[in-house]
Amino acid sequence: MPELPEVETIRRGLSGCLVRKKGGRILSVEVLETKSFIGVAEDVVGANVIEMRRRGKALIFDLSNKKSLICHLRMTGQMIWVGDERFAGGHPNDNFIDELPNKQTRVIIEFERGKLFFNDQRKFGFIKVVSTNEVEEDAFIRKLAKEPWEMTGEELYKKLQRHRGAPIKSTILDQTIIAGLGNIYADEALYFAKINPKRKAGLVSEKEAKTLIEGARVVMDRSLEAGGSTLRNYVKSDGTKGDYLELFAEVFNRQGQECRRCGEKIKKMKVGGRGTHYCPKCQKV
DNA sequence: CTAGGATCCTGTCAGC
DNA sequence: TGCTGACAGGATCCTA
Repeated sequence: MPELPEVETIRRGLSGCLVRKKGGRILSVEVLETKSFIGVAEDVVGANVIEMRRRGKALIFDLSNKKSLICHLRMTGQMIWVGDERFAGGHPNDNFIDELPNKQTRVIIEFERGKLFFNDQRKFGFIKVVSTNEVEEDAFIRKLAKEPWEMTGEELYKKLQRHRGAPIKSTILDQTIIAGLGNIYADEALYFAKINPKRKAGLVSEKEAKTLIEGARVVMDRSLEAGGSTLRNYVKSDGTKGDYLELFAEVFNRQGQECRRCGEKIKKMKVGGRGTHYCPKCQKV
């Protein structure tokens, strides 16, 4: 369930495999699940990937024929490159090490020097063909807010006032308020800022908003350093599966364990329909 | 306009 | 061993 660090890790990894003719031209696009591919597949055949970009959690392939592919992995999407080298990123499950294609493969893009598999268990994700000069006009891309590295505490504070009745957790998951956070980093950023996820957004001070943004930067930087949820982390050197969350999570999936700040037991509750992890003692309502 | 809940889909896990 | 319901790292659509 890829969030910004995972998507950025995929961008970096696939750039190394595909850009500057490394993967060569696209020879064919095989769509195994129609709802996973929007647009005309033939429009990209024959083109090279000249650049890979990311906006929020969206991954963008710019092609040599003025077309682009906008991809969103949503909950369970994965990108797996199989060429001279293998690179995988996205939702961590056995697909990373499986034979491909498999039951969850939705799209196969065949290049001269390898194949890119788009796997997606729940079929929420998609790949979409658009003209490169229309990427910014895409409905999802256009609505995206700034990422934590570009946003100030004052900006976030003002937005929170507009949504003052909603729980703070719900607002920071809203990509039109701040881009890139998903369920893990929302919980981690709130823990960093010592704010209870259920607190009304209108009761978050400007100073706290600033700390919250700082927290988002810190936890996502830390995850990026660990390589997001990539094959490298998922499969340890001895071949067993690893949990990359262990590398940085303070609250996510740590319910029942001790808070590393105060020793209190981390709890799990529901906020806005999402599982939410927090320390009841050091995160104030 | 906002807030909150249902919804898209497949798979896994806990509990009976 | 089934069966059932809850839940899952996302975003949109609908309703009040």
